[in-house]
Amino acid sequence: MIDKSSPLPIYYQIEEQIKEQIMSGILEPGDMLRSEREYAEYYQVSRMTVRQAINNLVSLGLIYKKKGSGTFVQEKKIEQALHGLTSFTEDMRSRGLTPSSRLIDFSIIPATQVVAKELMIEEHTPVYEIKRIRLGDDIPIAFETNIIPANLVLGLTEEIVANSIYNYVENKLKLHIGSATQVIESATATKAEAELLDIPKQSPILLIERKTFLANGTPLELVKSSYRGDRYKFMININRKS
Amino acid sequence: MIDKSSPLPIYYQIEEQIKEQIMSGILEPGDMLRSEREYAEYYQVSRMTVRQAINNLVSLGLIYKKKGSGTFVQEKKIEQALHGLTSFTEDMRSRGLTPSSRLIDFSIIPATQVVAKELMIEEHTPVYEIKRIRLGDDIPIAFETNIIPANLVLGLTEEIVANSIYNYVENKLKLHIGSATQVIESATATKAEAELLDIPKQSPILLIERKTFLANGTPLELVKSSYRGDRYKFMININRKS
DNA sequence: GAGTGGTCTAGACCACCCC
DNA sequence: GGGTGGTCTAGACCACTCC
Repeated sequence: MIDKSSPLPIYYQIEEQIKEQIMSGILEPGDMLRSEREYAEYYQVSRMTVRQAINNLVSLGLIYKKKGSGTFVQEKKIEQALHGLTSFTEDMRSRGLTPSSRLIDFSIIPATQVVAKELMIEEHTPVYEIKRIRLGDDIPIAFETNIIPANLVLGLTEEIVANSIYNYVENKLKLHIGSATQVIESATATKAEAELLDIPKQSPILLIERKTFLANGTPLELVKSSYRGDRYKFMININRKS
Repeated sequence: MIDKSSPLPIYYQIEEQIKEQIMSGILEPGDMLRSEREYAEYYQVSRMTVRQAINNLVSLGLIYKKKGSGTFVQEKKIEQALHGLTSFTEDMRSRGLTPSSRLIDFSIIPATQVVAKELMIEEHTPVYEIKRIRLGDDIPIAFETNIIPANLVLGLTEEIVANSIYNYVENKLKLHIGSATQVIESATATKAEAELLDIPKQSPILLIERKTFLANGTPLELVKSSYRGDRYKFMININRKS
């Protein structure tokens, strides 16, 4: 059932097995899982190891515990996907659309005072400024401007930018993205936005300003996006307390 | 330093002490915490107990760990507040505004087919329908409609509704709110919305649809809100992976 | 090599829930 | 009372980082 000599941690293997049972429907919403002691006996591991697996699934929102009663499969199956911080690329894919980009501008400029303060760098430090129209199934969805300190992402090219920056940062540069703060507001399209997004002037648009941080708290980028109101709704799943 | 005979768990006491040291500035952003073994020795507890305290602080975003190196205080201090699922009341308070409500409608009606499906109840089951104008410092911020299965919140009164429903649900009914899915979009004010919110027709508004679930996965309520675009920005803090 | 966090064990006692 | 999850112990070996 589990491989104790595997490089994968035991708790992770147990976690995946229980997750698989929930996904496949062997365990249905509302069902009680076996007790921690039963799993420990079954897998021939200590109860603390089972607890680590189960606690991870609780924080993923797949199961929940009731003191003195047991552990149960969560009811909701819907919208399980839209947890956490996602890139435009991931966002489009989860909606079943094919993401692409049209590069408008790609340059290195000195940071303005405002940008420097936000990114916690010195004024005039070089930053990448990337302006892109972002498309889903070849239809314009958003106009996006990214500002990233140049020294954090050395070797950024137009080709990378045409795809996913997050993918490059995480998989090639091996930087660990931690969190982001987002501010979302409603506005009407300016003339420039209307032309770039191919919509009538004064149409509703969703303005999203994001500041992304690496896991160690270093600001990675500022993003300003203007999403077409008729083509895009922002969806998010949040938990009480955190 | 800690009280082992206290009803409060030891890990919680340690957690609070470290949190206090961060808040008070004894531990500054970027500082390395003492190692888990040192804390265990210092508090005369097992290392696993220390780990539980530290892991909780990591998931709160106050500190982060680096394999083989140590545990460090997070850099960001800003926007620490706007984590997690908040009620309108909590939201306004965190912005330094005094929340209040103007009740427009408070009635019990049979659930429509759409509502019944969303709330996973039978069609025609009684539900509360609550329409309120929500104000911050006596200025209209949003127009909100809540729909809640009547059997979940027996004893709901106009007085409760004039304050905070979440507060009543959690503290009086002792129900545990778990999570919510939210859909946010941009629109322009209809004539009705414009009048209720005291803004010009066609002004930008932020539409927020929320479905809230209890911890055991039972749908608690549907909320549709129309926020004034000029007075309200939606802010959120999200983590990568979750 | 010394120190760090990551994982794991084999027990233990407690409070809580349900019968 | 019997079962459940919550907390806790006193060890252990590992992979990783930094010097």
